[in-house]
Amino acid sequence: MSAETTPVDEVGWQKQWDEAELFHADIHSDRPKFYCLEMYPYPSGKMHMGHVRNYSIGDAVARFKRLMGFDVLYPMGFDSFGMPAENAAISEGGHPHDITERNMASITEQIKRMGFSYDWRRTLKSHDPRYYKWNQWFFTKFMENGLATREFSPVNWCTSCNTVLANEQVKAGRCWRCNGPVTQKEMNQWFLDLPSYGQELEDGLDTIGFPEHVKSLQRDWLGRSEGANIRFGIVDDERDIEVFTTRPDTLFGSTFVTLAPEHPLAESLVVGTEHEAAWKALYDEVASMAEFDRIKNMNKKKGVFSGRYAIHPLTGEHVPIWIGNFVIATYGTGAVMAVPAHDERDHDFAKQYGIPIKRVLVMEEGGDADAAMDKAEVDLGWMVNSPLEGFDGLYGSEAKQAVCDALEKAGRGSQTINWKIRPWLISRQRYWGTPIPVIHCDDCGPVPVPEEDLPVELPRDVVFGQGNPLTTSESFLNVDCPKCGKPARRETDTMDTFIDSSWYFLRYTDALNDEAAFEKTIANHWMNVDFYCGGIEHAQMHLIYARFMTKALRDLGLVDVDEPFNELLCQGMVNKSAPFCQPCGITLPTIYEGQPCPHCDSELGSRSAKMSKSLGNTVSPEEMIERYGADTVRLFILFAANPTAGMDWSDAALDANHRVMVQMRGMPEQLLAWSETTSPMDGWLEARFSQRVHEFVEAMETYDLRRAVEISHYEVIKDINWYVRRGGQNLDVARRWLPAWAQMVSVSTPHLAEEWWAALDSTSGLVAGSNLSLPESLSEAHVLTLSGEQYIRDILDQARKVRNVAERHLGEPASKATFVVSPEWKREMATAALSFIGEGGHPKQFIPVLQELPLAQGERKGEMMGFWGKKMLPQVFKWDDASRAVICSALDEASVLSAASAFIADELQLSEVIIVLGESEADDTGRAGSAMPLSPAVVYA
RNA sequence: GCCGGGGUACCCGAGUGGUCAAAGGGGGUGGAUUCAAGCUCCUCUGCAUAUUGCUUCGCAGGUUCGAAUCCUGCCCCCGGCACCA
Repeated sequence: MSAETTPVDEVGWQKQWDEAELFHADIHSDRPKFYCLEMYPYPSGKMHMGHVRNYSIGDAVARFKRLMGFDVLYPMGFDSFGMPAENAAISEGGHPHDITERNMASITEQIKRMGFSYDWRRTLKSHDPRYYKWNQWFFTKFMENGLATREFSPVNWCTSCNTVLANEQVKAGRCWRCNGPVTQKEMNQWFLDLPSYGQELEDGLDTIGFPEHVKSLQRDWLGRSEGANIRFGIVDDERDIEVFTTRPDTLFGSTFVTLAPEHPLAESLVVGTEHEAAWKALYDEVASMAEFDRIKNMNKKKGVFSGRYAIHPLTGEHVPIWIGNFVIATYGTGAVMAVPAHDERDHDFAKQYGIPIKRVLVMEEGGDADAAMDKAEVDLGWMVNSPLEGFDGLYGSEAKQAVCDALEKAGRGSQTINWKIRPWLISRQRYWGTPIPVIHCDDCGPVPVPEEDLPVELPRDVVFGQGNPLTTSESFLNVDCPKCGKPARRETDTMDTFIDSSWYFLRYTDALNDEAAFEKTIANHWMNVDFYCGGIEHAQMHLIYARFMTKALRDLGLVDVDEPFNELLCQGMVNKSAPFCQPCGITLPTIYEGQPCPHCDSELGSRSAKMSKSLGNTVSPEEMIERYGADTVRLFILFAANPTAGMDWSDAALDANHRVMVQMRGMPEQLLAWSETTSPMDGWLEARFSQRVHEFVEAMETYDLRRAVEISHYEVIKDINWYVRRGGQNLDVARRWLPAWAQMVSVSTPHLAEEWWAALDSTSGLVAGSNLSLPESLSEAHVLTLSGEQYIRDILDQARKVRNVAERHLGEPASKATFVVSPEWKREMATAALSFIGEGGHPKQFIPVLQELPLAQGERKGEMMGFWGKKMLPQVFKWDDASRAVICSALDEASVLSAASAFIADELQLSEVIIVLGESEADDTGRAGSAMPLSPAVVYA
């Protein structure tokens, strides 16, 4: 059996890697470190193509960095808490713990079959008490430093998940996980004060390598807005109404103040008055509504006059207090100053309720301060009509500043920054998560569980499916207060599972530590993550929480880094075509393939769509691995698209990649069968290999994995084919370069590379444990060799192009060809022009220079000047750097061609190839006119 | 409405001033090899043409000796945000 047909024993190589402990990440003080990480997966029972793509990318990077001599930390673990396991337990019976362990075992096996180079010793799982103990410990520290607080407030409630959700976890009014409806509920819940890190989270974005769209997403979520908090007094009342505004420059135009219906002041202002009923109606309408629906309905503005007046903080003027459905209680202060002249929303409202509109800005300097307003003028403008001295004429930030200064002086307000992002609600009324380590005592209130009693473990004696499962465990609930010793009750909520994933990367650095979450010096050594790869879906939850948590833990003194991830790569989706109805604009499940549209009966086309169970356009990795092997699947995945781009699954392309693998399987055998014969092409192959290694390394370093694979698996083969075509077959060269090629190949198809490595004499051990020695950079001689050969290839291409037309003229197949090399004066002109432009000269200014040149002095001067403008000028810029070097070098086109004439004749299947110098005596073709440097004219006969 | 990313040949996609009629792959085509299939290798795959001419990188203009690439306006697609004060 030849090597070509022997399958690679992938599992055998995996065992060898394992035994050699090659992927254990240990610290060597003489090596640089590299932390390569993929977002740790939720352990469903089956690995899907998204996982395969994600890990194939990460593994290629990890293997490359190992080749380059780095200590590589590349761990894998499981985000194993979460509702799917609990829901499965409810529906099929059983316990989430058992379901999770079972799923983890099965997905682990599938992941291992791909041969990824993880340090499996460090595997962590969220539901392990040795892990979640630290969630609890952090939480108690956060209680101490005030970052964790308990608040009674309206929260998002998912009716089908039976739990509350953080603000970020509500997507378009629906639960991010189950897409069920989300309503508002007022509850006592635990929050982490994420907004207190808002500024740092915003600023940090400028220091890390996240893709632009992820940064933009995060900025949207953080929602920084600069403005002022302003306190309005209330007529006949001690209290104040505090409003937030981004436009203090319009303060003098404020003609009313609006409160959210739930604002604590609203009720007390109207209670017992004629306005109470109207307020109550508005409150009831709004309070039960999900925030999303409420915002959607805000265009239907409704307001109720409270019957009371506020006192303008600078003018003392009395303005009415309204209660409006468009003010959100949880944003800013839950109250706004309304400026109908310069805010569209207030303008609408004022018009609807007949409230005066007062212009205080003009949009042009010196504009008419009394001009009528038919719509709100919301841009920055110049202050006018100010009732106080010193404001009129101020613009923009100057105007804002002046108003803020005045407020500060009056003690009625100050500049401030408001964040759209709200405290992170981390309580969940579900079982399968970290118990919140708090004991509620009637006397002492909420008391943190003392450190020595951690972890608070999840009890097994719970009943699922009837509300919060932890409330059904008597053994869990009843406990004595750690402070006063009286009987008390445990907190029954568990933590959002995003807590688990917000610091797991730190745990990996010191995963086996039972004394601490991680040792500070070790975490500092490995952190931060140099390359983080995962899906875009985590851009606004996981990636904000993880950044927040890193800073919060840093402030507990546990680690020194400010940001967890240096470089983020969001891999694209894996798509496959699915039936698509153009008129209906919908993608249909694959069962409709070949049928008419079930809705409109028209013929179905197809469209690429994200692989999903519901569409049925999924591909099973297991099946593909079984059929083609892990290497083929990896090669296809890395080559089919750039990591960040969407990728279309194609069975045909996969098959084509498998052919490449089969072909490569036999490469060492094929090359090692070469003889000791040397040829002039040996130098070319040497130069080419060296160039390829450099190109490969550069591609990998910029995470251009597709290009890297293209070089290692495609370009090198083409190079070898060319070499052989040109008569090369030197065993020495093959022996010298096969190891480096195997190393390049090992990055994406590691099992195949081990076969190669083992087949070579000069290598020992495993390629996975080897280091790549970078060849010296290309010498000038190398570059010239490569260019000379490129010249031959270009000439062949060109000759082929002309041939068809030529044969039509000849009326018969051509039997010989004459290559007319460009006359010497053209090359002189080109050289002169290139050096003129190379020194920064403008092409237009070359004409006078040309006129002075010796070559342009004869009777052909006119012809040459014309030639410059018409032919040479455009061409001069078309030559690339290599060609320019060749033109200016000593390379003699005629002799290069002569040396290759037999080869050219052979390639073109001609009986004779003649090389002549244009305009020389030997040239009887009369076609020298169209010859250019590096581009001889070809005349067939 | 605002922010970000896009629109490239039959398809997927690279390309961000001249190396661009435009990489690479897929698909298609013709040929070599073979008893034959597979594998492999080579050619072609916008139009024209005895040799780089014409048209083409969403549309329309502009800058430049030169534009897929830069600028302006417009259209369309994807993602996010959105009466957020």
